[in-house]
Amino acid sequence: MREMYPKNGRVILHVDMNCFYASVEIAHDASLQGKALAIAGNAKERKGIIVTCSYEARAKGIRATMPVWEAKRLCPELVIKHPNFELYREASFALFQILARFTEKIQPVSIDEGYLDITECYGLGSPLEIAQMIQQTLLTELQLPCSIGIAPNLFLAKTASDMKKPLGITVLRKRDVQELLWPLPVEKMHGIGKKTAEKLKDVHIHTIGDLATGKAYIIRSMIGNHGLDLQKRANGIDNRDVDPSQMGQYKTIGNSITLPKDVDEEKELLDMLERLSQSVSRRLQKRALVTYNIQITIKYYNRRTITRSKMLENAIWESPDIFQSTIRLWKKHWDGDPVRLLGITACELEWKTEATKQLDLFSFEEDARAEPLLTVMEQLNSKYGTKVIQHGSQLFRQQERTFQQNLENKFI
DNA sequence: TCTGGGGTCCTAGGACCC
DNA sequence: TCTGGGGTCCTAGGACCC
Repeated sequence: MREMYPKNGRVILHVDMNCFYASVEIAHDASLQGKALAIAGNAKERKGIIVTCSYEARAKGIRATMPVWEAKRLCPELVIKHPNFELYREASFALFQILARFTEKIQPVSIDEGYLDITECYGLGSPLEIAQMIQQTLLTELQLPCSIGIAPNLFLAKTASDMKKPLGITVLRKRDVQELLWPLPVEKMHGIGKKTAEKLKDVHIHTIGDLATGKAYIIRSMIGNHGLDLQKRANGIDNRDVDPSQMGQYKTIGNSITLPKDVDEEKELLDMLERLSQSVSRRLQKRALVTYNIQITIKYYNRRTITRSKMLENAIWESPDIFQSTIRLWKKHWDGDPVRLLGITACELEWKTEATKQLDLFSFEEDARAEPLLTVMEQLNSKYGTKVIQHGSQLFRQQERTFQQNLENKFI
């Protein structure tokens, strides 16, 4: 197997969970097994849309982004669940722990997918055997199916994992690019959405092959320097490294909600913002994070959307403080029009220990003791790599309850 | 019957400083 | 009296992804 790759070439895996939210729900409730299941935001409301659905539901023609009413029409027995993100984040944590058994060179891409650089994992078997082991382990230990792409770089691995679902394993070589990728429409390429595809069509670039062979200066003039990276990828070239420093790191934490109907009653909107403040605060505290920047999102009845943010003098994490910052932004920027969606996002995050250190050097020691283990693990992890997660995970399970208690005593 | 909720990264302009 | 250029921070919006 190994000899199919150039001597100095890399072996990258892209692990992509199959209909992740639906699979997690089924893993947690066996009675859902074999049923047409859909996860839908605003499940009770008519304006909800399907986020993801089981393969049984797909067999009935149900697709992501389809309005709930249409899905119900296609499949009256469809079981609909509201998304439970806490559950999905837990499953995600468990899944990356399993991946960390194979290599520490892991880069999470989203809640349910990640890259692994297994170039150095000779001892574990061929790339295909490693992929099979990963797939099997995730299935037996977590009851979660995945597809895996095997390739010499990130772009090709990502593309490969998409080719066979569910439970596929696909090898994509650089020499396959011309035959397999070039005929596809350019918007099928990861990183090219509707807007970029439209711009490219203006200069007669319709397929991935057109992009690969197009004039570089034309591509750059249409979509900027990033276009040159995309052109390289269309030729099967991608020099990005798997970056493990992102494991367990959050850059923003936010919650938003689409209201059942448009609202212009200020009290009702403020109540909702208070609830959002509470959930953002809870999530920050669970990870022992603080924020220096609060952002609000207002989507009006006509879908016009604004975001407004403000840097803060001091770090905050408690819900009254978050709510206060939110109200300031709200009073300053809400124009009185009916609102469809409200959101609060904590940006500029930092470990609580770091923020505390800056406020008061002497309280650091006491604070470090109360630090939840999960956070300590994440910090060590970002410093020393993912091995810490493996060693820490058992400890974590044992002491989770104690630390939860500490956390509650300290913060709530 | 019409479009969720969670993110990341990039760009551009203005303020401010040197 | 008139007024450069570079760098950084903050804010807002857009594109994209799952």
